[in-house]
Amino acid sequence: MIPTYHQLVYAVTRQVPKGRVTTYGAIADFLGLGASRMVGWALNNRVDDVPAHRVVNRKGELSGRHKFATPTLMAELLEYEGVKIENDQVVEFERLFWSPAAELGDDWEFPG
DNA sequence: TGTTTGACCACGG
DNA sequence: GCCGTGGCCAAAC
Repeated sequence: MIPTYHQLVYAVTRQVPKGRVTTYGAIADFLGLGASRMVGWALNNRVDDVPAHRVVNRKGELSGRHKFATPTLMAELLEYEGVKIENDQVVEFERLFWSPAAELGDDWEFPG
């Protein structure tokens, strides 16, 4: 079957290691979609298996925190994984940034 | 079936 | 360096 946009986003998001973060744009670019907005939209359908809290915007801000059970849950989950959050923003975001294109490679494909 | 809406990003002023 | 605007594409209405 042809994976939908959500499934691609979910699959990539699941690859994000604990304690690391990535951006909507990075995922969109990796998938060759060009529409980073869709990544956020897809994660809006928050699925339990997907660590959506590891996805932030290009500034490292927790722009999607309000879509969690509580607005602070996203920060709490990240801090629990060792990612410090300050003022709704990932501390040392550039250092913790995880690039799917660099880590998975261009030949990565949707599993299943 | 056409319009509106997004957890965004890049660019120009 | 901040603010406004356009563009991107798929789902919901």
